[in-house]
Amino acid sequence: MHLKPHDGARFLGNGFNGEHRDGARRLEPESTPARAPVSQLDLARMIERASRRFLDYLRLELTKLGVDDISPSQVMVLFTIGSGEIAVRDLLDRGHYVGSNASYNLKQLVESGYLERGASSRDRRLARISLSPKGQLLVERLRLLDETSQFGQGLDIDLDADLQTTHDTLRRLEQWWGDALRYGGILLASCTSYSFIVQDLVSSLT
Amino acid sequence: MHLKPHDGARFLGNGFNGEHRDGARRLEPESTPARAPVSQLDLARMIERASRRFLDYLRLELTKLGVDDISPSQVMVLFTIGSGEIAVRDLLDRGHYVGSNASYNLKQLVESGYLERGASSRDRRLARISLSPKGQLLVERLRLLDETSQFGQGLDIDLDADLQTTHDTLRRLEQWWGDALRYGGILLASCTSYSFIVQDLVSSLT
DNA sequence: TGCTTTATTTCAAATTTTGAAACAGTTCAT
DNA sequence: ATGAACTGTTTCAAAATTTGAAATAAAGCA
Repeated sequence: MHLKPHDGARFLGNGFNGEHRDGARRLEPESTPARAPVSQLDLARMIERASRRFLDYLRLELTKLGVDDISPSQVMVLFTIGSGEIAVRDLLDRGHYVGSNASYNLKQLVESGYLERGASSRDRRLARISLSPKGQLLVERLRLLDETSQFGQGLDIDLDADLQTTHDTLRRLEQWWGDALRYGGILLASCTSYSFIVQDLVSSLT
Repeated sequence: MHLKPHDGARFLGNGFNGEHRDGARRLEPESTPARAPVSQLDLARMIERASRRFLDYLRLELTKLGVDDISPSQVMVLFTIGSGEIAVRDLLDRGHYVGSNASYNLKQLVESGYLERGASSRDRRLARISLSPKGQLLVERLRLLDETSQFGQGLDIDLDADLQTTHDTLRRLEQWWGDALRYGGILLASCTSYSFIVQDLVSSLT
């Protein structure tokens, strides 16, 4: 499953990025002796990694369920659709997908029987996508797994709170990045920012 | 930049997944009247979205810097490498990349002059990758942008703490998923879990 | 009716990801 | 030393995904 064989034990010791992380102790809200603040980039890196891991994990679960006609990210599309009918456009918004790409996945999902599609009668441009029974079943099975897996294990305290904070913070980041995107990047600070950069650029070239 | 034209205003109203989210108020640690707990799947979905957004954002920043010979995810590779030399294997561990894929990116990064590579003398299998001056410059420029952009804006309180929590929690999730991966999925609860699922499956088919 | 807009899909090209195999260098037991 | 077994990394071709630019098709409106 595209994990190299020697991926075994050495998992704890990955020193992140050399300069500003030292082993990420297990969340002790107060005891930490002032570690360098986490930046967007750090987080983005974390997000990338977690993302990859999750997809692999999901693929594993699918295999274990004997499901092999759908890809992990297509499963995510199913979850994004949720119960009920939605238009493709809504799906795009919910998941921040690119249209043509979503279309590609949707077609496959319909072909493999996870989705049903019909046109709205009021506006026949609207696609009205919804999970088929097969799709619902898969989603339910995975949700069940999800609920069952208490990955707080013996870990001390309110994981729930942390999950919530994480969720909200990610949303915030997403929002920020989205805003930057549509306003054309680094909002207010841009002027000063760029003058700095030019300085840096110049000095770096000497 | 692969954002559809109508991606403009409707950004606030995307109701997540219908059943258990209502608009994600701006992190008020205490005031929230008990919202449904966030699950792994929810988070994973959030991570996916944020991930996409970030990559788009990064692409934009690159464009603005006039850099067009490197892809956003390749930039992330640069960051993962950080300063100093590392072996490819270490890079794989740090970023959870798949070998052949990393190799592909590394080759391009060397070709486009962002990386330097040499073989270690002790073990000539080891690759010893490091940023070239060009690579360092890019990384610096982006770091600077990153530091400059205060995306806490006027927002109330300790964003830093939240970022930290998010980071740690993501790491935890990543760890969990990774463990599940190498131990073969849902650790302890698997037995009960699966019996439930079979029940579900059966009842769903009647 | 014609023109403009919105929703969605199609298509071909470009990029990325994969798995399997090939390579090359090390180690270790003999 | 010799060769079997192993580790680190790359290559390669096939598969999957992503992209952007049309194409389609249905509304909406002047």
